[in-house]
Amino acid sequence: MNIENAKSQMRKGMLEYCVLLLLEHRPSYASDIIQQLKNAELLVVEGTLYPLLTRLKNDGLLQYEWQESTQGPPRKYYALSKEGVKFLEGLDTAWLELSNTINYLKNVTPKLLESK
Amino acid sequence: MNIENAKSQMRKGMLEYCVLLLLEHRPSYASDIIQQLKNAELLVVEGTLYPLLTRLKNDGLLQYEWQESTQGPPRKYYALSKEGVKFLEGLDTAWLELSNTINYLKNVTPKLLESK
DNA sequence: ACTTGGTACTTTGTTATACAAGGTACTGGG
DNA sequence: CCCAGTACCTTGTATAACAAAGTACCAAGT
Repeated sequence: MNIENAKSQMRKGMLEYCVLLLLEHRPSYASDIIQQLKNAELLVVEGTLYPLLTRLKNDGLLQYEWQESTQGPPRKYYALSKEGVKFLEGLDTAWLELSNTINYLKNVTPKLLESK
Repeated sequence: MNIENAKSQMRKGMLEYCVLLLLEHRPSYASDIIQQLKNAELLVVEGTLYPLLTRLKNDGLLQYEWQESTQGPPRKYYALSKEGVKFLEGLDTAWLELSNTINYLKNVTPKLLESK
């Protein structure tokens, strides 16, 4: 019934992909990532992102280094590791497959009837 | 680390959409839906689908009727309700938005740097 | 009748993840 | 010395996928 919940469900799993896509282009720290995702109209909150970054780091896909800030506390800049780059390629493939599947179901479903 | 897990995460939330897409074209029963999704290379198991169908029915998006089978026990044929059709339109929009976002992040990320 | 195999529906327990909400800590200005 | 702003982190809750095991119906062979 609640379309917002469905949208949120759709975002699940995509978040990881989106974050890695961002970091592929430029190392960033958490608040910066949230801002960039907001620009792309993908809503994320701190409580979601921090555990995600920690998880990806523990899996060896990300690495980080502290950097001083001109105003405020130091920032943790995350970047893709070598493994992270390879992993991202895998996600690229997964995304292609998934969007192909959806488009297949959207457009060509009648053909499935024949294969029954 | 585990790309299979990531793929599984991506499927989450999409499943609901995929099932509704299938039912839009033809009322089906659970085992049939699983077979159709398998044809579209989207792996689903019973323990995932049955609760999903029940949830969608409880939300008023699906209705079902029992139908005899020539071989085996009777089948629960699910079909979209009026509300379900409307809901599916919402998901179509959500899917478009999401895939636009991903493609944006994949291709145009450098532009985000400027908007900072 | 009884068993067996196939089909179909259901439930229970586990795990993963998003999110809300609250907490800690560093910095610079009044 | 406090306070506002920025940044990082943690805890508790809800949702959903999945594995696995269970229930029930049917038809065909014995």
